[in-house]
Amino acid sequence: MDQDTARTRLLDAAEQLFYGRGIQSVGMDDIRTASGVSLKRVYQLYPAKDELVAAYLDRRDEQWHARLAGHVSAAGTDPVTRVLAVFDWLGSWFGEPGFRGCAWINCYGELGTVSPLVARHAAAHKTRFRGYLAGLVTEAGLPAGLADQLSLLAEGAMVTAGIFRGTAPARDARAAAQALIEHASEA
Amino acid sequence: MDQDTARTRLLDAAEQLFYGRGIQSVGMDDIRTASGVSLKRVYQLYPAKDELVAAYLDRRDEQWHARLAGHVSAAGTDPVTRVLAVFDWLGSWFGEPGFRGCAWINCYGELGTVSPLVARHAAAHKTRFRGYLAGLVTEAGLPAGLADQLSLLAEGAMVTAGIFRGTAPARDARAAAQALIEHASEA
DNA sequence: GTAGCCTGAGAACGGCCGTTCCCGGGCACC
DNA sequence: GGTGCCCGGGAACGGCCGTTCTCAGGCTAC
Repeated sequence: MDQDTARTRLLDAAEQLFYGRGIQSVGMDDIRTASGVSLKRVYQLYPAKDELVAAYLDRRDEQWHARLAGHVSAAGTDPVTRVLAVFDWLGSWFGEPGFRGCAWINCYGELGTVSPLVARHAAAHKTRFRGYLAGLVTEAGLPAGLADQLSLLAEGAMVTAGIFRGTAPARDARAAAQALIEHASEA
Repeated sequence: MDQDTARTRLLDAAEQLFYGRGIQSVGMDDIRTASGVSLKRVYQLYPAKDELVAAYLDRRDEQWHARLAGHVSAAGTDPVTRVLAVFDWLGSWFGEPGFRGCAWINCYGELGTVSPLVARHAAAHKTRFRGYLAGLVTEAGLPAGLADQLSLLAEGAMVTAGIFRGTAPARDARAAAQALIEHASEA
């Protein structure tokens, strides 16, 4: 098997298992079985489980942001609509089968105190998201501080949807975001 | 040693260790050493680790809500001030030494997929918090839907403060809450 | 005083898991 | 066709952890 396809299969399996069942309850043997990549190859590519987790988070970060940005792009050019599109996308994400909350929040809860590497990746993902939001807010001519507030709404929606399942938190967050935007443009 | 003091010492140790280091990285021996309660007694009181975790979450839930309600009571009688006092309290909580995010969010991330018991307790805690918030919102004569939005802000602040440490998320959430309240009272 | 019960301390057990090692087989190259 | 190399499969290892067991010691009741 090619090195690149091995890496892809490995990360595919890791993502499905880690996201679906958590990190600690998935053994390396599970990953080996699911991916079809031999344990030896796994450890050649990632010398420790930690680093496999980090690679999984990294690749997912890339895909997650691409999907989000894609949805925002498809929403058109009106800058306020684009900001609100973030919350629309959250809603469709929450509604996907197999949704289990935010991978980074879950990972942080599980390994934040144990693996500084994972903690760093979680923080980096959240920083990146907030930065993306700040860009949209700025393009809409809204005050920069609004981005922090909107990010709290989004994070809260992710947590709530993760625990209770369902898309309602995204709708609530979207309504709140709209109100905050109106409030900010009036001032 | 008295049964009641044994239980208290046990839960004290469990809370400190579980909250500070996570559940899975704390062994029963650690708890035994920290509490001074023999392993035999531990298993008499809680036949499995799961149930000790649940008891820890339960007692913390009681104390957490009592502290929150105490702060809100001390804030006076103006109903809007009382709602905002929730976010003030979050700020002082985030600033405490040893703050490590929301115990229930962390536990859910760690054990939500593994222990239905823990998942239930996390959901119950969040439901209770939202209910408390809804009471404050109703007393202020504000629309009931606002409570859901404020709860998203609070959850988002807890997650963000947990990952990045610091009290800024509470201030941002408070400012956003104030804006949402104004928006709701204008309508 | 003695018999019996309860307790605490720690060892023991069974299982799991991350990581490494070994072996047999297939492929490339001479 | 042979030889050596690399790879996959899976066993092995070391350590940890939840849970149970053993045993010695002290308290209680007569």
